[in-house]
Amino acid sequence: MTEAKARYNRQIVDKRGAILDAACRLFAERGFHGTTVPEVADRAGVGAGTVYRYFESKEALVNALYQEWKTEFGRALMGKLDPQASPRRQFHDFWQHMAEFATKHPEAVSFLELHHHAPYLDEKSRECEEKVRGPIVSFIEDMQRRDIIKPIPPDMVMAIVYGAFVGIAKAAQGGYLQWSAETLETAENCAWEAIRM
Amino acid sequence: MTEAKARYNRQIVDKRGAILDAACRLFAERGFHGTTVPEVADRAGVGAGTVYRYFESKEALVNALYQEWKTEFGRALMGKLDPQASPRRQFHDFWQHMAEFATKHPEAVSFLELHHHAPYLDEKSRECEEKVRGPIVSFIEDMQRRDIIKPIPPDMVMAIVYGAFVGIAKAAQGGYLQWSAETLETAENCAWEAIRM
Amino acid sequence: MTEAKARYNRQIVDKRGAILDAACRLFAERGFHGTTVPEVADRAGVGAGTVYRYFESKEALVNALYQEWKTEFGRALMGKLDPQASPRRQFHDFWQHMAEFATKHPEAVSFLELHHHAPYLDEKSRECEEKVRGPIVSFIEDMQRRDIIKPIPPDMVMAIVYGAFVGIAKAAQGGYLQWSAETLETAENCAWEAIRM
Amino acid sequence: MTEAKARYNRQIVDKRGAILDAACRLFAERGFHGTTVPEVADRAGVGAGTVYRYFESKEALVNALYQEWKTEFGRALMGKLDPQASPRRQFHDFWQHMAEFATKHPEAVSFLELHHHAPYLDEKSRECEEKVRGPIVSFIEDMQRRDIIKPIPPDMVMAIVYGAFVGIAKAAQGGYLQWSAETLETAENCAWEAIRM
DNA sequence: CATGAATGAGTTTTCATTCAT
DNA sequence: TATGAATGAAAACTCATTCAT
Repeated sequence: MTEAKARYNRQIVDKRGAILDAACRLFAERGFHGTTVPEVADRAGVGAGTVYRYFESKEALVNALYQEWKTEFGRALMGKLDPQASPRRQFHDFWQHMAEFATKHPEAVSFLELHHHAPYLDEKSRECEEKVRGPIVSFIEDMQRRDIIKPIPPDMVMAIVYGAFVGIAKAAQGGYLQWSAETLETAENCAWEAIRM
Repeated sequence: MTEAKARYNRQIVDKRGAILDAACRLFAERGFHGTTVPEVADRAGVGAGTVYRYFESKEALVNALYQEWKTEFGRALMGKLDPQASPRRQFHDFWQHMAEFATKHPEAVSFLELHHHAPYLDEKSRECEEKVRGPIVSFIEDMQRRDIIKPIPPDMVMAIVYGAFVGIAKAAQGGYLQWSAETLETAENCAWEAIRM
Repeated sequence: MTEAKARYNRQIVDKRGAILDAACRLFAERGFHGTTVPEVADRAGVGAGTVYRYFESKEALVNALYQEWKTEFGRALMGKLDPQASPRRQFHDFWQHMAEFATKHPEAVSFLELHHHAPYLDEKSRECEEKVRGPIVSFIEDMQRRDIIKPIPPDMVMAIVYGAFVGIAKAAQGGYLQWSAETLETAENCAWEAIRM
Repeated sequence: MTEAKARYNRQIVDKRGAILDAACRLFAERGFHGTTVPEVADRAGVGAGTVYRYFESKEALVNALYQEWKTEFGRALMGKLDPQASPRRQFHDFWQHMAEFATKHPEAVSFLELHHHAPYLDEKSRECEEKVRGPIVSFIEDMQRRDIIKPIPPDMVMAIVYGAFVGIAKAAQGGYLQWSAETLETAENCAWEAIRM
């Protein structure tokens, strides 16, 4: 019975997850409006109606997805930086975290990039955005105070580093570059030289 | 008759142009599937049926739009580089060209970025992509032969420089950065340091 | 065991009753098609599946409800008339019974009125209708034989008296009239004058 | 060309009318929630999408329908009363107007009756209701001032007379009574006796 | 050529009903 | 027996496309 209940619960738990997973992949591939709810349900292996037991609407679904992945991404980036390490090492770790995240969840990176500032994102999603941006800006400002990073607007640092990273990811996805440790290391050096003093 | 035909053609050109213009703005704002043909027609100031006189279908419209702007963008970037100028100067001009293009046609940049590799783009659009990429790659390779740019895959150079540029553009659009000559110059320096030897 | 069965039955009865109660209110408020089975279950305080233990389908539920209330209504009207009383007194009692019933079960009156001759009512519901109508027609015919009520089709007498009554009930529900003993007495007089010789 | 344009326009005009007509019949038969938009479109002889060119939503459709018929009904009742005629004659005319209206538009009467105070009716529909009620109340009050009608709340007079009328109409629809001039005259007399001094 | 009303295929969403627990 | 999560058929509504004018 315990086993049976466990299976039951696992099923329950999995359903929401399966829907989010399927939605992430499809939204990343075809965009929000280019994806139908039955397609999401199909790929998640559930009935179309089931999607609506877990999410009020298709919009609620993208928003939940956006918030979950944005938060996860933020955690992945800043959660494990060693404040004792050298600045260059910290930057390396930061870049490494992005790389690991993108390797593990390539659809999530595509999804987040494609839905950045989309008009159907709600207040909560935008707040979530801010919550991720905040610590990164602080981190940059700290490095700037220590004359390690160029004295330019922190948002420009972010735009350049993350922009370059996304550029690499897209080129790899398009087959123009290999998505390999070597590629990422080379790109990391370029990014570092872009912003360091 | 010549005069009449000229007037006639001008009208034709204007309508087609108005439709492309409206479509660019709307596709950039809401995406391909999020935009309706009547909306495009409305904003272009023509009847919905008229769109179909100039473009076979909504897909044909995005593709025409993509090809026109991609070509235009390629022309803007590479068309006016002075081979006699210093490498740094050439990079400056290149960046300047991107900046001018983005200042003049911000919706076009958003549109191209959002529809990059979209599944509804046809063969011709992809070819167009290649045709723009080719000269840039050659330009980079030339610079690398002369030990001016780091010896890394040319596509990585492109990914980093264009990625950084798009990052700046998006940050400006989101209100995080000013879209000003100063911002662009600062960013240009960073981009240059990222790739220079 | 008898005790256990009694408790068991009481539970059964209560649940069935709770469902009928909830359904009556909701069907009266929003109509048959405007009411969902889960809503009924919710208001009855049972699970949605439970409704289907007691009623084969939503249609079976309305029909059971219609039959129960129609029968109840018929019983209330004719069950307690004193054949010895004066005709006027009998009419008074009849009207009084309607009034008492409507006071005690306003939703039932609304429900019956709204679902009168609805296409989803089955044979049995229609028979039930007849069974209620029969004694009233006889009662009217008897009064007509005694030259107390106008010699018009008994169904017209019913239509006028019950129509007027329902009119009053609706006006009261809409806030145009007070639902009070005085109102009902005044209306009774009017109704009587409408049909008396 | 004039003829052609006229045909074109007639078609246009008819389409809205055909939809309202079909909707009236179906809403009266099966209720608002029991009727589907494609059914309405089908019976109106237009495509399902066309309904939405003329009415924003199904709710907007019922409301438009309600307002049109309520207004029409009000006009039919009060529009042609001769103030010079005797009170009894005026009542006769009033009743006659109801009868004529119900004969000409039986579905409209059923529709109005069934949707009276429905929760999906909007503010404007309720105002419309009031606008029809007002003149009738005044008319009754005037008769009461002249001691022709019983000194009871005007809304009670309305409830009784209209209630009786609706009762007759329903009985006729159910096959219990003939819908004939004779039936209506008999009922008129009853209604008059119900309210006259 | 230009139009925009009309359409039906395709979306999003709801809900009666079932069934594993 | 009671439950409520799951479902898919069906409803409301949208929109790319056509075609009569």
